[in-house]
Amino acid sequence: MPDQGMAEDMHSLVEHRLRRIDQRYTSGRRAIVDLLVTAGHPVSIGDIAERLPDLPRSSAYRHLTDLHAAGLVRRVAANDEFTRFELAEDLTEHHHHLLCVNCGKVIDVTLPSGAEQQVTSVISQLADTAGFQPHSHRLDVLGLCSACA
Amino acid sequence: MPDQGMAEDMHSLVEHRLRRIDQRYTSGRRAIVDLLVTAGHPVSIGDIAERLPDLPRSSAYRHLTDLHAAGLVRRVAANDEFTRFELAEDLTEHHHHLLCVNCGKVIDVTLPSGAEQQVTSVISQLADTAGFQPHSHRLDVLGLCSACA
DNA sequence: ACATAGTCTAAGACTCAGTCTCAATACAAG
DNA sequence: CTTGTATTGAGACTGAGTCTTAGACTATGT
Repeated sequence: MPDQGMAEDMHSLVEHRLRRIDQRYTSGRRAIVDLLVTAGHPVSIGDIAERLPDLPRSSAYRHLTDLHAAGLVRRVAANDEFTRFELAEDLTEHHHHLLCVNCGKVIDVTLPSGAEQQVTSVISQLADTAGFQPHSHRLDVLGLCSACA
Repeated sequence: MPDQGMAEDMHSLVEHRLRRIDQRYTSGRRAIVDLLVTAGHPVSIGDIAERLPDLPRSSAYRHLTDLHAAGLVRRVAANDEFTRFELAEDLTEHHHHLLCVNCGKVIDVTLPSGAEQQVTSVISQLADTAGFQPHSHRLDVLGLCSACA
């Protein structure tokens, strides 16, 4: 969890990015971003509705869409589940996901830099052979979390 | 694309797996499996409706659900797109996906075995630190396909 | 061949995640 | 304060995916 100073920097970055596309950093949007920061893992619309009961569903969708348009939020498709959302990689460490196929839990994990480099080089190989221009990647591991195992 | 012999073996494997859970390998199910085999990449319900116009949507869903329950089909969540389906890994080579963020195209790619081993070892590291029991994994690369670049 | 018990299917009603519209409100800048 | 623009809540709407049901099919026993 980021400390106060980091969180402040992050909020001003978010504000700046929104301003660039003529959008304001309002309380509703800030509530969503705060929730994503404190959650520390991808959240579904259901999670948001639970934690921000006064925020209408459609507003939550709109905020997420706007933040997504500003490149501040990304979508994570869990296995058979609903769409979840997390902060974009610019705002957090690059990480991957462990998805529990039993309880649906999503765990964020960060690779040691050596391992991450291995993955990146594997991806360049992949992309080259297909004439594909990679922007980002995701490595999801499906299995059972410690509680469900 | 698998040759005739491989396809036959695969169909009898599918039949056997269905039999184990008291289900038959009927024409509707076979049509879905054939389509997945010949497609060679994940297909959406829309694709299925287009190629099998006489098969009702709800039947397609049911077949896919049944095949999924038998462990013969897996779901692939494309980026912001609809759910797609492909044959389970037992029936095909283990592979990964290049997802075009512009046109939504999904390209299957197979890693050279050395690279695949690297990925696997990275995953064991990840899983160990979280007490996670990995079953399978997916490596998706997001970017632009050669046509959209 | 016939019966029967169980599986499979088409048709369509239904649910609910996600989108869209619009009138009312808040904000920024002069 | 006023005006133009962005934002919001409320709720209608869309469509992917699910569920139900009555009838068709298939395997097996007699």
